[in-house]
Amino acid sequence: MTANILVVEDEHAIQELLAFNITQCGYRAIEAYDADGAWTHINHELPDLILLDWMLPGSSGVELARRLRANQRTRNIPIIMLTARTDERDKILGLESGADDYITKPFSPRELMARIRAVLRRRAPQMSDETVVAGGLELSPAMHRVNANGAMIDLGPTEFRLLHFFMTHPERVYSRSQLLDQVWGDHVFVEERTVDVHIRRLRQALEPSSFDSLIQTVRGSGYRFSCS
Amino acid sequence: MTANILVVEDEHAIQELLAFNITQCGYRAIEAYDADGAWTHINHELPDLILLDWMLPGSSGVELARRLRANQRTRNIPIIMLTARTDERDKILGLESGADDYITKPFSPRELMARIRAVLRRRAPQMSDETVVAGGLELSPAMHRVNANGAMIDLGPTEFRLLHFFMTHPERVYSRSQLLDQVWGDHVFVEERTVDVHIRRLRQALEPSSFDSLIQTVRGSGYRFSCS
DNA sequence: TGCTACTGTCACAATTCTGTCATACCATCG
DNA sequence: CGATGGTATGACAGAATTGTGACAGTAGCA
Repeated sequence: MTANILVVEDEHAIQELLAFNITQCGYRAIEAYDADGAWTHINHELPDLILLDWMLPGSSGVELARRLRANQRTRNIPIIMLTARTDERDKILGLESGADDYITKPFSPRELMARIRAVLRRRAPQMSDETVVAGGLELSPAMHRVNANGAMIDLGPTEFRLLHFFMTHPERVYSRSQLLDQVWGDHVFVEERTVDVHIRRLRQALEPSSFDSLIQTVRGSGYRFSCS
Repeated sequence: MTANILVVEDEHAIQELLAFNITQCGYRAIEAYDADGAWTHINHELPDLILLDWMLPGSSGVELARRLRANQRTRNIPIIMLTARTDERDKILGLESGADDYITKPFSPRELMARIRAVLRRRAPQMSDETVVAGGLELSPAMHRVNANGAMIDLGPTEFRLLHFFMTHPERVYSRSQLLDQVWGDHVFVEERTVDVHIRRLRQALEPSSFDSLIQTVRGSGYRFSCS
């Protein structure tokens, strides 16, 4: 969900406006003043999206886009071009240089965010929408539902992710810390005991269908989803 | 999101390349070898977009574009011209003949998709005229009416499109952002929370017939139309 | 030109979800 | 048997998400 967005923009006011809107919407803004600054940041950490000003001093935005596309590592990072020009030829040139979309200044924050969302959504690796079957349960990410012998079980977001992880990694024991990494994300600061509580909530949801026994406690190690 | 794209292209290799990229991006590719083949397909099912080769044997692409524009039914289908020529005069001629955009060969898949998306974005989403039946409701786009067990339900345009989308895509959860793309169109910039309001208005309209429970909230994910 | 219906936003209310405790429970081992 | 360390459970406050009513701007229409 949280995406890193690299802002390559010379004009300070616009850069701040962009950064403000980006963070406002829950993304993380990385700032760069020029193309070379952008390269520094990219080499340090690959962003999920690049907002690139068309007119940069020295090396132009189009040139940076070409360099990005030429580099194997950065080839697939989506780019949104910012341009003050409005005539059609420039838009076309922007697209030809490899941008995924473009916005003409002045732009509304709303349009900016809509385009960012759209580009990120298109680029998002088609998250495993495939239905998972394990231990008599059928979990469908697309429908956000669990089918237990015909009974539909609705789970909260965290329990759903937890069960999804278990069903895709059955029979193996995972420590609380591993589960936090896999289900919560590896950057969150949460007590390990929290896992216990969510395990309980998941078991509680599965109990009416007697599927709670699928989740086993391994004393001193963690938990396991066992189909047998 | 899913759009039918008619590819009118003589060269087999290019046609396959186009079809591959199109399907890769979630669109559906309809293939035609020449202009008359294109007419056959168009008469069978109106495509959302036409990828038209400039140089076709017999009747040229430009000629087909003119015929498409002259026909009432096909007048509004966007056209992207494919051309190997690069000089400006040809581009202008292509656009004047009614093409919405053009691409010169050789083109990058990225550019192609960017242009397809851009052209599709300009087009307002339109629905088919077929009556849809789901979850006890009967929705007829042609009459702009919803029949709920004999009771006629009047909906505003947006609520109607929303319900139509849900009924044609049941059981699956759609995020607010996806619903905006599908129901409002990819080109509008409205707040995601607006979806909530229209969901409420739709539920309110369905409530007298107790059909409001068909639309379910999936906390943290979006909404779902469930017939079960 | 007015009138009506529709839209998108907002502020606030209602609801659900989360992480953390404190406490009860249980297995194991001395 | 009691001690000990680990786990289950219920409660709870705050956070996050969604529902709802109101409102102003707009488009369509007579």
